[in-house]
Amino acid sequence: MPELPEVENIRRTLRPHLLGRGIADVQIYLDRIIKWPSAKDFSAGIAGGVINDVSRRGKYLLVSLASQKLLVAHMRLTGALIASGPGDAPPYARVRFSLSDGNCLWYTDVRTLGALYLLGAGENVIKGLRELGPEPIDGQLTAACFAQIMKKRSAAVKGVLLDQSAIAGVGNIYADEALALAGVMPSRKASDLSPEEAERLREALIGVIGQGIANRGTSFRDYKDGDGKKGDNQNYLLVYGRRGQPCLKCGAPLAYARVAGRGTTYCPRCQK
DNA sequence: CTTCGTTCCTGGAAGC
DNA sequence: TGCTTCCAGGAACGAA
Repeated sequence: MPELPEVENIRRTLRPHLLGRGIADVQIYLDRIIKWPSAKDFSAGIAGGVINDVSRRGKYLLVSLASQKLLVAHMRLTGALIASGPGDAPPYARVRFSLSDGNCLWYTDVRTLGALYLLGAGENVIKGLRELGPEPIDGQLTAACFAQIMKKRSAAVKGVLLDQSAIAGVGNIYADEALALAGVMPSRKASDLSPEEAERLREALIGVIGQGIANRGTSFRDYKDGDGKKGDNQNYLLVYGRRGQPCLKCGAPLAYARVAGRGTTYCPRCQK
C-alpha cells in the first residue's frame, strides 16, 4: 500500500519517463476512479497536455502540466502508476495515458479504491490534499512542531501518526515501525507522551521513512514503483507483518491488536 | 473542534 | 476438496 516512501519512489521512477512528454490520449476503463471532474472532462482536459513536473505531497502524486492544470493521483491501497511501452494492458488496468513518445502510463488498481483528479490552475477541491499536515521529511516536522501535535491530542498515538491532517504520508506500516523503533506502545494517549518519548518517536518516524525510501519502498503485497518493480524494505521491517514472531530486539513474541481501527503489531515487552 | 464507527473494494487466507 | 466467511487498510462521511 503506497505510503510516503512508496509514492516518493513512484515519483522518482516515473519522472524520467514523463518529463517533457505530451499526453496524446486518455482511456478510462473504470469511470469511478476519476473523482474530479467527470471522467469525460478529465480525459478532454488532459489530452494535448505537456508534463512539466512530477512531485509529491504526503501520499498524493502530483503531475504538473504546462497548461497549469494538475493531475493528482492517490493510490490508496492497491493503486499503481506504471510506465511501459505501447503493449497490452497490464493486469487491473483502470486508466491508460498515451504519451507523445509512443509509450504509455498506466493506472492499475486491484481493489479500485484509488482516486485520480484533474485540477485547474488554482483549483483546490481535494479536501485531503488541502488539509495535509507537515511533511515528515524535508525538515518540516521539527521537534517543536511534533511535540505540539502530540500535546493537543487525546487519541491513541498511533491514530495521530495516521491522521493525514496532523502529519502527511504516514500509513499503517511506517506507523507500526516508528512506534516499535521508538519503544512506544501504539495505544498510548498522544498527549501523555513525555517530551523525551515524543522526540524519540519523531526521530524514529523520520528514520523509518528515510530507510523506506532508501530501500525503494515496502512491497508487502501489491506495491510496485513506476517501472513495475518491487521494493526491498519488506526485508527490513521490525514488526509489521511479523505477528507471533520473535521481537528482533528482545525475542518476545510480537503481539497483535486493533488500535485506532487498524491491525497493529508491536512488542509487548519493548514498547511502553 | 475531536474521536470513533462504517463504508467502499477485491483477492487471498482461514474455517468448516 | 470446495464452498463460505473474514480480513487486509486509506480516507470520506456521519454521528456523538
